[in-house]
Amino acid sequence: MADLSELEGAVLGLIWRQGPLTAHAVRSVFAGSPTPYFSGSEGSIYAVVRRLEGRGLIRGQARAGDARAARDLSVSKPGISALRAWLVFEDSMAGPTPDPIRTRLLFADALSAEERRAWLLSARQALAAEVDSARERIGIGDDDAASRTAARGALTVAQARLDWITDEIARIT
Amino acid sequence: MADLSELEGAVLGLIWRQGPLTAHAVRSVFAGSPTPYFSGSEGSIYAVVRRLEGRGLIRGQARAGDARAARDLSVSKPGISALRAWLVFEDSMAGPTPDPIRTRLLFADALSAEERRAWLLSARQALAAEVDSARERIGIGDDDAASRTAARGALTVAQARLDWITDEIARIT
DNA sequence: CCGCTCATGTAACTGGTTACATGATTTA
DNA sequence: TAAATCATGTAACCAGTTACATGAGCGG
Repeated sequence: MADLSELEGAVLGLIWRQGPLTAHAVRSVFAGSPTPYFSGSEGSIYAVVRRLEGRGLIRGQARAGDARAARDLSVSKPGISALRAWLVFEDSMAGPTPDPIRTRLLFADALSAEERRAWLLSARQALAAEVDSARERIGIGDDDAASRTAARGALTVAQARLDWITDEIARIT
Repeated sequence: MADLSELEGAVLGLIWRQGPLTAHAVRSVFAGSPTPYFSGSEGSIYAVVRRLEGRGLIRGQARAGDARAARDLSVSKPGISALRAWLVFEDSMAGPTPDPIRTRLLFADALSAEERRAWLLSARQALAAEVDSARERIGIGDDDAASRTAARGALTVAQARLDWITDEIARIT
């Protein structure tokens, strides 16, 4: 049983948590997510749903009295096992998180001193805005403990990135 | 001129910073990187090199007196422009960073209270180890300012993730 | 001379992206 | 009734992965 990708696990988990959902609803959750490492495009979600269903991890129930071919998806018992298997902690999960700002700073010498400084100031501004919106998202956490936990994590990391950049700015002045 | 992917930008930047490098050397840098969001496999690196060369952003100089077909790659003038264009700051770079721990915690209700607690303890341990190794990497930063800046960023974020998980553990006890 | 490293490359695959197409239902 | 939304799906594509193949050069 090949294990699930991040997207597959997240889709499976979402269907599990949010009760029966249509593929369309799953898609709109991903599309509207503040954390857009997934596009939430039709191409991805419908393919994932087909894969999960093909493996028997979810099943679809046609909705009565709706000619829109809408199918409510729910997680099967094997699906719950697969979700729990995907959840199993591995050390690699603690490894460094990709960060386009950090990656680019490796090569910031290709900019002049002034350009680099301006770059850092833009980054600080954008990170400050990100901290603000992360903080807001904690409040509107669906009254859902898990969502709030995740939101707190996002905030903590955003704040750390801001602190880091602020520190680097101080370092060059 | 379609812009560069993260990997393309990083390869271009590496060749720019580290002077003439063979594709093999580029590959070994990525393969040995502590931050493994890229596999550093032949399949990726050689393809990137071919693409960059095809677009005239790098060029290869056959090494004299070496029958190994080794070619030293260096960045062309258009390559430097492309690198600088890739560097340009965009707000999306400040957006939430993907994090497999945070993603999974969204669905941690699929575990029992004890399992969840054990999961968090594992995560805390792995993150503490990550903090340690991130701290070590700052020391051995090649005496290179940019590398040390990046290493400080990785440490700050790792520490934030650890703080977050520690806090979540405290919250459930 | 054996094995490791340097060095380049290819082939098959996979997961996700963009962009499009189609039609039913709801709401303004 | 027109526009927005719900709902499903396909097609072409792309970047990156895994796994393999080949051979030169070098250190013990």
